[in-house]
Amino acid sequence: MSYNFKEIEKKWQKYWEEIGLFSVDNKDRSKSKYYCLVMFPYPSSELHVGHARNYIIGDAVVRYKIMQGYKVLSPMGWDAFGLPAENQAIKHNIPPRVWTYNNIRRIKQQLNSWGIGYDWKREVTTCEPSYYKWTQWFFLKLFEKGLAYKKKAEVNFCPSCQTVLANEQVINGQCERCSAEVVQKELEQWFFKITAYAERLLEDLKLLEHWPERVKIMQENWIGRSEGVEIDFSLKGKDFKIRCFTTRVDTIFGATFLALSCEHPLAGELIKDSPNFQELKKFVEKVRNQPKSARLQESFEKEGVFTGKFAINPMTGEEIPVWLANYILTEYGTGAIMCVPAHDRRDYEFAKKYNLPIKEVIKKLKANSKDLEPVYEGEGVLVNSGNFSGLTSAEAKEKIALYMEEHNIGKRAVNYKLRDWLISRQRYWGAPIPIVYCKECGIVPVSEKDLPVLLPENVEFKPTGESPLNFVEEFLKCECPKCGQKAQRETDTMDTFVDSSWYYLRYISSQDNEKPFDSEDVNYWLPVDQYIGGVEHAILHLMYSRFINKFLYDLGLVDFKEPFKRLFTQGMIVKDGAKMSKSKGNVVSPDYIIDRYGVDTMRLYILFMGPPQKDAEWQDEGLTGCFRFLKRAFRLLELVKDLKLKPQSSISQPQSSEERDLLKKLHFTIKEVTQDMEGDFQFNTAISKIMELVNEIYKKIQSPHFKIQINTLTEAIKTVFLLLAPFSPHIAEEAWRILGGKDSIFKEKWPEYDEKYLVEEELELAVIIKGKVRARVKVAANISEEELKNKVLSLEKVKHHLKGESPKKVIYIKNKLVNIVV
RNA sequence: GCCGGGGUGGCGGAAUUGGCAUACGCGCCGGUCUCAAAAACCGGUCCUGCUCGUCGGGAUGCGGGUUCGACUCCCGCCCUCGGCACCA
Repeated sequence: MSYNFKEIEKKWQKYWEEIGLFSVDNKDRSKSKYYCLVMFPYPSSELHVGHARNYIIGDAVVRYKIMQGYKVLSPMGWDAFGLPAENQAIKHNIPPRVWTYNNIRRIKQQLNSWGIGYDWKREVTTCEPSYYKWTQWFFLKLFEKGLAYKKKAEVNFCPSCQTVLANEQVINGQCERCSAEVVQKELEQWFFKITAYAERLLEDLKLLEHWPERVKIMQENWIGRSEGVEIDFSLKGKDFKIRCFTTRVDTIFGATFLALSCEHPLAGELIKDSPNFQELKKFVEKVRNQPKSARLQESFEKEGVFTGKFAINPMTGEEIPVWLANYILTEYGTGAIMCVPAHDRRDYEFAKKYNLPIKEVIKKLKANSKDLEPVYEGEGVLVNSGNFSGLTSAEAKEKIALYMEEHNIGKRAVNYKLRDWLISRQRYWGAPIPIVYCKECGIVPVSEKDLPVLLPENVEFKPTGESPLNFVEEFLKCECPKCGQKAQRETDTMDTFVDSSWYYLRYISSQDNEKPFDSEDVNYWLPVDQYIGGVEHAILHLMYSRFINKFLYDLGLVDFKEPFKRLFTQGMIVKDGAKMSKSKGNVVSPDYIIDRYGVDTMRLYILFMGPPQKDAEWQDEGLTGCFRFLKRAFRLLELVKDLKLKPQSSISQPQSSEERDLLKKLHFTIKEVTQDMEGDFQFNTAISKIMELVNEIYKKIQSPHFKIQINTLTEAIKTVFLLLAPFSPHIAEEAWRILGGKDSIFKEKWPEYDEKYLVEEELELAVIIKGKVRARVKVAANISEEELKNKVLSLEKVKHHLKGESPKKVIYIKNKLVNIVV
């Protein structure tokens, strides 16, 4: 009986499809549900083994949960809108739709050939009108609630992709996709008001017990909540005030100047009568033209110009100069800050350069002679701070804030780093924003009944920096939904992250033409029990999805606050120390692996190569080990045939110590493998334990004293394949039938262990003297401590190692070891 | 700079959470089978010393500490990978 993997794989894939193993309805609710979601792919090119890990992990979970008796939902779809399709189209003159669908076809075929189980009747494709109709519908809902708005904004623009990028898509001042240097541009853009949900997005992270800590921390940092005080600084000779946000109000007595960002709304008003107006104007101009990316350079130098104006420090009454400075962020806080050079490195740098006063107001609690730093940024005790001197920073923050509120100087405030989500894209291949511009009525939303706003085909989309749809007359011209007059459509399309922020809901009602999803069904299936995907989505996709979910919660369309109960982020597969990518030429294609070793070997190796949440180095040689193992396991079946065994289920009393051993190993393996599955998906150790069980079976049957009941042996072999089924399903299904199984192995229950086989009667303990194992001793499990000590001390080896010294103490750790202290 | 992950044989990686370090797999060495090779199977494989044993010493990035006992806990460093980065 040879292991003909090619035949086996085809046969069972066809069978699973025929019996609809992964097809589930929304109606029957007799079983517990389990929604296992794998992040859907962007269909750009065919998948390599690095991508495969994601789907294989998901499939292992799905099959395991099916065997545990859950009603498992495992859907798949395509994140099909996006830039690469359009770039390809420009380059090779293939319509984006054609390119995208070719890729979808190929990837789908790959997933099927790997035996990954999906309920394909729920398939969604975000570039289909039946899908983006609802993406547009969500836009209308957000617009209705004032959460989608348009504003002129300084935006990140990629000159290579000729489009606007979200802050999140700018990495080190470069475009996330093409690495071109991003520039600033001022454009009218659509935003989603995600900041309205900042507090809840932060607060509800607490509900996500089963998310990796690091992902939650990343989101927390991204939201970037900080508490502080907004202080109004009066200006000498002006009748308006400058408001500053600070988290360190305890340092207010050390504030020796103010600094405003050049784009500060009051900057113009402030400097219009300054004697050095020309200089100031030039400076503002210069800063405006500085690309944001330059700020990230190490060499970026703080610069500023004195406005000639003075503000009053409300606590000291001192007149302090007001500056315009290039290091003040317009978008954060109030765009103006009070500067405390003694206790802020940046302010210090600036003060040194322009010779501004530095006044120490915080003393470190435990001063250290090693402290040579001119700037102390930590907390401590206040000095030179009037009535507040002597307080600790924490106390002072409280008391000064109170004082300011009482005297109308300032009030407590909270700030977030999170920005609103810029969703406009000046590109073709995306969902059109359902908005119409009318001369009479202004910005008018398309009515729901007119959705979808169809994306026209056959469009000339050269990158011009303008939306390609601008040049499509039939699209552009329309009637105003309000007054019926001639009007124009919005020609920007939506960021693809909008598409992917709700796809997991559409799977539930993928065929519904009346609404985006059926709330009742969605409330049954969701929240997602297990979400699986790469860490690269830790911030963007997961934050946007959480936001949209909360919005739907507020609309009463879903009854859960968070969409994903558990999150698993798998590590990357690297080759030669680098991420697999076509440009690096280090991609491993699954095809030749499958041809040589089969799908089950590939799946097994990918799961065996290391803990799935960590990055792992691909080694072709590793495959051979898994291939050998599968062949070896398969050969066990010959044994059953040779011995003319028929699978039976009952086992009588074990008849030999070999048999007892084997049963123990068997039940121990079940226990351990199940634990590994239930834990953090420790497939690698689960598989190694199944390997051990197979090794043990071979060892036992090769033992000269081999005396074993056939039922025990069959039971052991059956268990090997049951445990293996989630990882290498095809060989497991084949083996199951050879062993006499009538129905699919996936209709079989996941094995359970019996504690009675795990009870030890005799133990082998290690005897440790001076930190090393010096002897081993076999004792009855119920031996008394006294008895054991006597036995151990009488051992020849122990006496030898003690060399006449008498032991100070003998420590017995039950079932483990004996430590003799001298 | 801040936050987080990690550092264990020639390699991928285990270690019941403070209790026998190096499971499982790869590679390598030796053997069986073969005209031969492949496949398969059996045995060996952390380093080191010697009197080659049921022997001794050393080893989990480095240096200290707690403990009968530390890969695991504490303190101080080094390296590496990821995230954020002038956020007041």
